[in-house]
Amino acid sequence: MSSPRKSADTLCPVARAEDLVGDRWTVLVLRELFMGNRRFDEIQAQTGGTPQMVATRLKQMEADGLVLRTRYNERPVRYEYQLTVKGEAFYPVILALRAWGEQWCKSAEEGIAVRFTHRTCGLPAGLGPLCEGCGEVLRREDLSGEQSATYAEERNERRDAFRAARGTVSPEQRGG
Amino acid sequence: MSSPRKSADTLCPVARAEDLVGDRWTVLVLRELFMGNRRFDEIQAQTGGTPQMVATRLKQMEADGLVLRTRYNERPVRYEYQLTVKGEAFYPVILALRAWGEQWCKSAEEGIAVRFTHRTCGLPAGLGPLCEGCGEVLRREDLSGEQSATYAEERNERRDAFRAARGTVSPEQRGG
DNA sequence: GTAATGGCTATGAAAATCATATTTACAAAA
DNA sequence: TTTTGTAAATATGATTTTCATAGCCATTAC
Repeated sequence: MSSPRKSADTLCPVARAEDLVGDRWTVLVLRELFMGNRRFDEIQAQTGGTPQMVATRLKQMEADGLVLRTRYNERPVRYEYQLTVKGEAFYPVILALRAWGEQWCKSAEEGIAVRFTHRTCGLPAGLGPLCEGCGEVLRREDLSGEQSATYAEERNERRDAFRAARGTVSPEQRGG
Repeated sequence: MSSPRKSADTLCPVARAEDLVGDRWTVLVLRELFMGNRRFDEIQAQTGGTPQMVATRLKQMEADGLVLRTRYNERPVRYEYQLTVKGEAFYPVILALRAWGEQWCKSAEEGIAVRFTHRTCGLPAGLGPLCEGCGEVLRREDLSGEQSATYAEERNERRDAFRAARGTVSPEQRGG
């Protein structure tokens, strides 16, 4: 429906990959999942997407085997989303994209949004594929990230603004 | 005009990067530039995009500082496109995307589209960020790629089909 | 019984994309 | 000198996507 697999007819792995993730919203959803957010609302709030954008992307990602949708509550019925092995395997791409974004899409005074520490050596991991401190290849499970104060604040504000917008029914609707 | 910089208001480097490259066509154009194709027609043929898609993406990429448009012939006036330093710096993302695409978006019997050799050690480089043979970090300038026979054929066919389609004016138009 | 929470779906306007044809500018061939 | 060919696009009109906004449904909390 949404993406009719345009590149099934090519052997190029980049084109194949782009068929699944060649879309701003999909990548932002993946970012949220990697950041540990598993719920529809939180993903919507932090990506800034419309409910349809998030819903269609999550459905497509489930169909593509990137994401698993599971019921975490029976009544009321509630779902959450988690990365599959295939989805987890996308992490190096996100890391590389993050490194490029930090180095080439931001001014110096904006600072690093998330600083990773390499837990196996305890030193800052830096932006490359190898730990800046110990030189080992960075694996997701060995990293612990800490958001900068301003970035954390930005995310809190987005969540609050989202909740406020939904809670408000707009004065006119309520019998004005 | 095309992308009004939606994420200038976030510190997230992934969102910032996606503002520039969060688009199938942009990534495919980058792929072609990394493969050494610098001309409009060849990029159009190999990405399968319409002329507008390619033209708008190249213009946006030039505006974003990813690509440099230079005149390579005065009369007739002809242009070519090359990566800037910022564009070249995107290579790790393409490599990571390629690795993921090869491992998760293809069946085993399709085979690897491009095999890289690490020139500093002479051994096959593999799919990771480090050389499979010698363990060093892979840099673009140390890699030489060789396309598989089927992938090379696919690309030749695309180029031929593109040329044929353009040369043909369709029989009706010619006074049939 | 009114609101809040969570996960969506519906609607209509606005924008992007697609396929196809055409343009511009020059060179070489018929 | 008219046609053919090449390179780099632009124009057009139909189709598809996306966006902003609103609404739905089933619970639990007050």
